[in-house]
Amino acid sequence: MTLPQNRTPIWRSIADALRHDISDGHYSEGSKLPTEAALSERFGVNRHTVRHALAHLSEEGLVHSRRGAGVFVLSKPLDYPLSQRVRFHQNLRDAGRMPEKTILSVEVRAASDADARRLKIEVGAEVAVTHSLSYADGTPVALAEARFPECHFPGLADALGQASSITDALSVVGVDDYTRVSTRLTARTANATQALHLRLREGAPLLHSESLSRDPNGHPVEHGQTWFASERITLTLDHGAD
Amino acid sequence: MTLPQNRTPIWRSIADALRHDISDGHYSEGSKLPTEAALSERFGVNRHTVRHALAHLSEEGLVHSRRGAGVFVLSKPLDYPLSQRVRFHQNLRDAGRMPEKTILSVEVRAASDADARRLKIEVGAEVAVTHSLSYADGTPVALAEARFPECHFPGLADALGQASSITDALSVVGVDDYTRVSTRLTARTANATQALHLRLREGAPLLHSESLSRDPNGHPVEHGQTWFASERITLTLDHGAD
DNA sequence: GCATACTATACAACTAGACACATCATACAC
DNA sequence: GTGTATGATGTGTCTAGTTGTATAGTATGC
Repeated sequence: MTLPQNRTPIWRSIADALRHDISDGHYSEGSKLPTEAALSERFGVNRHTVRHALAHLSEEGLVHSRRGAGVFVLSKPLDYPLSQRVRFHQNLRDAGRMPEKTILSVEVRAASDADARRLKIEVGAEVAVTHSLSYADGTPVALAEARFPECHFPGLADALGQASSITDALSVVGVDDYTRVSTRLTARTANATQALHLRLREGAPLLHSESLSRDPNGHPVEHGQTWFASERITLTLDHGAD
Repeated sequence: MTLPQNRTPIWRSIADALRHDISDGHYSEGSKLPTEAALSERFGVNRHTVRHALAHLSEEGLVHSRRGAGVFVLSKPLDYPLSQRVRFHQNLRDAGRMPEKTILSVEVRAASDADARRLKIEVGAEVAVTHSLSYADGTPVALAEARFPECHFPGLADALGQASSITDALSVVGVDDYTRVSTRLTARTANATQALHLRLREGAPLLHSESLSRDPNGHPVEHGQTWFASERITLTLDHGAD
């Protein structure tokens, strides 16, 4: 079954062919490649050989595979400038990327001890919790969890589920302005579900941001945590206090 | 070429996240979890994967699902590290009650993954499994399942079937002493067969104990689970260092 | 002999969709 | 008010398909 071999391994030429197809637009960003079985049929090789090629492309950051689902084309990495006012969407637009955000879930829960302390509410009071995923050009770049004192802003959970942005939802319940009072940045590694959402491998480095925002009266309105896919995004800090 | 990949199953990381939320008090006892569909949205996985995680939590006795209704929190996870020995029979004698024990069955099975991990043997190796029922003054108080590495102690299964106590059976195969290295206590509810054995109603509260014992050389000799009829018995724990 | 490249097979983990069945809230009839 | 019909919602189960991983084996070149 083995034909006379050249110096270049088969898997490398398969990777080249696929890379060519992708750059040609044959397989566009976000789309699904044919199954490994189909590809091994197309190239007339064993599935493992195709997998070798795909693993190579995956390491290059070109594609990402999801068990049971398929192999998908990713987009290019980008930079994300972070300054005083953190305006995620605006920043992305400035960089010429199309931002997008999907709400994964909105729940109303009881406040834990930590929630109560940070949002300055009673333990057990209602807290709106959202999970969301932010994209740039169709590639996920950030996973976020945000907690709001629903007990102080009744109807916020509903608004969060309907409004297109947090700013909109907050204005619905009367919060027209809010400012971030603290941001903590740390490095973490992705667990299985984070990796899944961000289309990374488990253990991939994440940039973790924990923040607290207050309204003009000084009342806490949001405690958020965000995990950035640090392989796809670079945070540039604006130190200028001038 | 493809070395560092996913190690932990996705469902396990989901189970961990939910367990964390429950122990944090975000989902309090008796409250309903989000629907499986909502959870699969939040974690970005198929509903089956969420169901796998929920099934795990259900086995732990943390949650309980009702078809058509939802998944409900039964209790908070509690992990009590028990350093000392738990002497069931001695405790009963001290309380002036007559202990008794009947072996329900002795089997030799192939070790499951969990067995292998806990008893430090090969998957598929022989494991002796006993089911027993303990009485106090003629009333059933505890149902137990114990697993022993038959592969390391040939003849143990026979000895267990004949000897009057586990200690005796172990001494037959050369284990003169063994000590409990860990005990985990959780709350459960009785299923139909457990209720039958313990002469309780289905759904009655049980105290579940999971323990691991080792011989003086540090080799695991027994992994046991016991379900106590918590209505009829109180475990007294010795925290002192004797 | 030994490493590399590839094949072959099997099973585990996850996805996708469909449908059955249980529960619950609501509306409607009486 | 009470009982009932009904639709929406939610869990239980089944089938099929895809990727992930492990093991074993073969051909080739050095």
